[in-house]
Amino acid sequence: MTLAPPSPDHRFDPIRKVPAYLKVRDAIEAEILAGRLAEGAFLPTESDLCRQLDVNRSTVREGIRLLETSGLVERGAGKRLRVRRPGTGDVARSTSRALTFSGVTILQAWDALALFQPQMAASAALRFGQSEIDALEATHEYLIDTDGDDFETIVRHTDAFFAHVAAGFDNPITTALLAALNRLIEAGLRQVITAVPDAKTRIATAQAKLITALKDQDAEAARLWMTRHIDDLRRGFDVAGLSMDTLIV
Amino acid sequence: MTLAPPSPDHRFDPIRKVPAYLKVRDAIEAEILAGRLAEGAFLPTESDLCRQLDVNRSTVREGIRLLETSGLVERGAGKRLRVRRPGTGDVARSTSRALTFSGVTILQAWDALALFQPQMAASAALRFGQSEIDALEATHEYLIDTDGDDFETIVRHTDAFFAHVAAGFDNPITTALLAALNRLIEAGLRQVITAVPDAKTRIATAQAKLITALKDQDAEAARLWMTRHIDDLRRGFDVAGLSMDTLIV
DNA sequence: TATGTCCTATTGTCCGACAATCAGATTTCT
DNA sequence: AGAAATCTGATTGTCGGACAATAGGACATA
Repeated sequence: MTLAPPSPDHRFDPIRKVPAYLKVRDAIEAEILAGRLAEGAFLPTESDLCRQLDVNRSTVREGIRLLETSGLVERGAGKRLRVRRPGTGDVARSTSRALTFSGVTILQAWDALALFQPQMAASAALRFGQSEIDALEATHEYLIDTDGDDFETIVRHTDAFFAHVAAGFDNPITTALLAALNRLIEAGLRQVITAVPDAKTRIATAQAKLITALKDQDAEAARLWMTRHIDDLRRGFDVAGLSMDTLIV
Repeated sequence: MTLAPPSPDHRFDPIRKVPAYLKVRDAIEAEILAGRLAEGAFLPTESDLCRQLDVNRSTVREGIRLLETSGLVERGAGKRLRVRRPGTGDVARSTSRALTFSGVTILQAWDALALFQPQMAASAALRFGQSEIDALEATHEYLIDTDGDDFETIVRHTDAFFAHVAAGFDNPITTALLAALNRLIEAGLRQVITAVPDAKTRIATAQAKLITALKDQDAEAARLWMTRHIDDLRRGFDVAGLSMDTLIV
């Protein structure tokens, strides 16, 4: 029996010790994703989980906390844990949160919007149905009826309008991602609306043109007007004296 | 002293009891985002945090767990907590994770890619610099040199190619979001590459056309070839017998 | 310089405890 | 009987204390 020569090139994979609380999370997560814990079902109590997983309650709790942020689980009636499927809002929230933490500027957020929104509007134009048109027009009417000084309501309706355009494309992924971008830009939009006197009018005009294009299923018109809308937002930032290099908080 | 008449219209705001572990998270998070805890700085030890925040260590730990998932904090040397700024990879990871949990199908992921990637390629063409071109060509060369049966490497290089195209647009937000989409589609892509014999060749051809377009800063050519590339992926799914309605795991 | 040994600090995990609160059952009142 | 008040048990949020494992530093040794 001979010894193999030493091979200095050999590399060991680092051994990873997974802490128990992560295993707890993974175990519960796996049960949910595999469908063995159906949506709306109650999880075992913390004490039961202790017994089943054979770890201490403190450890179980640390694992559960992680699940709560991912939205896979919620504290329902009686504070019992209930299985839940996160929706568009959850995805948008966590994505915009992650982007914020990574440190992005208004310019970057606007740039991303300018890239995606016109394409979204153009493609959505080909998929729009009557109910989405109705929703858009209703939002638009609300905006027009809103007092020009009621900045908060104007912001809400502007957001809603974008959300409805995205909804017209009928894809939860793009809806969620664009909602995330809208969340990023929202604070800036609020400042623009507050600082620029004719902001409401300009927004309403762009929306009207967009609605017409979407109703006509005219993709290129939708793209054009969305582009102008976004460009106008950019001008609004300048007028409001908002530096594009400001980090989004 | 007279009693005020009852006002049945009065509405109380719901009082929200924020659990202590959430306050712990928010407190630390606020310190980091405000810059009072600089990147790379060590946080106090858990015991210190107990004293400073005046809560039990178990409570501190539950709060810290939440920060760890958001990537704002990591366990560094000596297991001490260190402040960290999450990067593109973290955003992509958490976003694709959130989307997966929300239950999206291959069709939806492909649809989102088909919407965003061509526009991204077109816009990126106008911003490409020499270093990005070099990175693209290097990745392309690697792919060509890869053994056609080495599926895993092909997948990796295909992903890398998309990542480099996105990097050319030079916006961390779009880079992160498209990376998230690529993560969603990756498992499907792997199956396609495994099942379709000439997958590597077709991918390489499309990449070559794309590189030419990007070098020429020809936005429309880039859009066209990216569209064809994505459409080809779709055909690959069909050939591989992969149902587009499959939930992404 | 590299290796082995001790010491301390810190984390990961455990145990046991208690107040607050919620769901459901039971009783009381009308 | 039906509604309101009350009791009861279960469950969570928080606490205090404990201990083994280990990382890092200091020190000694070859």
